[in-house]
Amino acid sequence: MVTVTRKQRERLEREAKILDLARGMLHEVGYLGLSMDRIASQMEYSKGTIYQHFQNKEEIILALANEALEKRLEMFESASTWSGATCSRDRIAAIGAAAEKFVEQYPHHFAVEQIVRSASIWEKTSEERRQFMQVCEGRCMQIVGGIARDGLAHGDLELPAERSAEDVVFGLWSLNFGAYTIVTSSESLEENGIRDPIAALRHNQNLMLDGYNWRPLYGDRDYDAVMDRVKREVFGNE
Amino acid sequence: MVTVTRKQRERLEREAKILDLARGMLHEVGYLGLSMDRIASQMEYSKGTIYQHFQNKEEIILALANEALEKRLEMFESASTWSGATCSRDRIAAIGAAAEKFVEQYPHHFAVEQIVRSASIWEKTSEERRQFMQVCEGRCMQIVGGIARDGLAHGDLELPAERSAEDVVFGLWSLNFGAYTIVTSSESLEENGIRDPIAALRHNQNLMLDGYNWRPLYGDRDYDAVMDRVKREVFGNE
DNA sequence: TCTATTATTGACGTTTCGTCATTTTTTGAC
DNA sequence: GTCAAAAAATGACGAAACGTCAATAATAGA
Repeated sequence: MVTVTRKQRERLEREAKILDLARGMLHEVGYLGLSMDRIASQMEYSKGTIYQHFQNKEEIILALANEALEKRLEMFESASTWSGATCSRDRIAAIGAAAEKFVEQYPHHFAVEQIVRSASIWEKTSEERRQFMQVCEGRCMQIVGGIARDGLAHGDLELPAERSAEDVVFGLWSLNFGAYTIVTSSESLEENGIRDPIAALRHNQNLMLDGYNWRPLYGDRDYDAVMDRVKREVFGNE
Repeated sequence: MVTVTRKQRERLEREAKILDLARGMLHEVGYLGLSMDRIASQMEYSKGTIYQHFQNKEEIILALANEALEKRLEMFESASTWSGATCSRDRIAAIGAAAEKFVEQYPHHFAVEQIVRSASIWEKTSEERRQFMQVCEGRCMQIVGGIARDGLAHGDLELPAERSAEDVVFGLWSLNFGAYTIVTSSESLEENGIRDPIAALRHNQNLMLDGYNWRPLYGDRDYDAVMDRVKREVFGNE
């Protein structure tokens, strides 16, 4: 029915608008400054209406986190199917580029993810949205893990008996997540001699992959150039 | 004067008690559940008295974070001067053991650090405590950086022209901080095949250091055993 | 013992959350 | 076009929390 469709569309549009407002507010005044009253007044709706979309404040935060993880998953998928890759490790480099671009292009998405990981907002939120987070997280891991398993299958990579593809995934995830968290939250990097953390991250990541003996090694291929290409060709760096 | 000393001592004791209560509360009911009224009522003091110790709620959180970073700094210092080290890389392993022990023994300390890094509580807090955080952070980095510079001086480690000891520090920090953050905040590690993340972290860290060609390499020395020894000998693992 | 200083209190104003009875709008049958 | 039923929107309200401050109590020292 036409009317139902229009209603639903309006509902979705309004929901998107609430989230847009919330995202901006979160960015400007932080987690604590985010207020339902202010969202309501900035929208042209009353508070009660906002509460028809989201049970509570935490649900809004989690909805923002859902958008964030969804976006990253999408970017990981684009990166993993990049046609320019000539080897499995190129595809890992492409994922690295996606992670880099994600933080650059959507810093608020990354910030929300951090908030959700540290503040305990889980109790009050819906099972549905919590599950969505896990699905996105799991699929991102599957993408990276899949590339590692491809590498194993093609002989680009071997692992000692007690290590699995998942350990590689965990290593890359830790290193990247940790680095971006520190970069966005520490004020004293510069004065402690860390002038170009992103370049350092790329380097450290490649050293770790070299440690896994994932060929071609860093010395034999310019993965920095590969990452820059991916950022340009897949994500349209200006 | 005797009286002043007693007063001051009482004041410090009460401050410690406030922080103890706050820590427990933070752990039980999370950042949002932490309430000044509840702290006041659980202490046998009124709210006004609490506010004579801490300007606001954020100051309490930051004071907890200060304790956390101070504790870690102390553990890093103990680890870095461990007498059992036979080479510079042993000392790095010792730091790794300290980081591991820190999260194990004081999980609430680590949780507070994460909160402080993500929630924007900085604006309302005192310059003094903010600075203390940076000092601790900087000194931890200096300890690790110092070991790297020792390694360079002794020829255990060489770096390419465009890399510095600080990049090694940043790599270790990222990898560790990221790993512990993920471990304490992700619910789906197990079902995604990451069964022993701490073992994986140790492995990944060693691979990265191998990538830097920090000798003796992982294959030539059992750094896992070194870390276990440090945890036993320095931090008294039961 | 008495006054001056210091410490403590808790009621208060404000803000925000989340609810719900009331009002407004929309829908669809006639 | 009319009207009753359903759906949507409203904002006043109670509860809870923050941070303040005038009033009160405790203490120190003359």
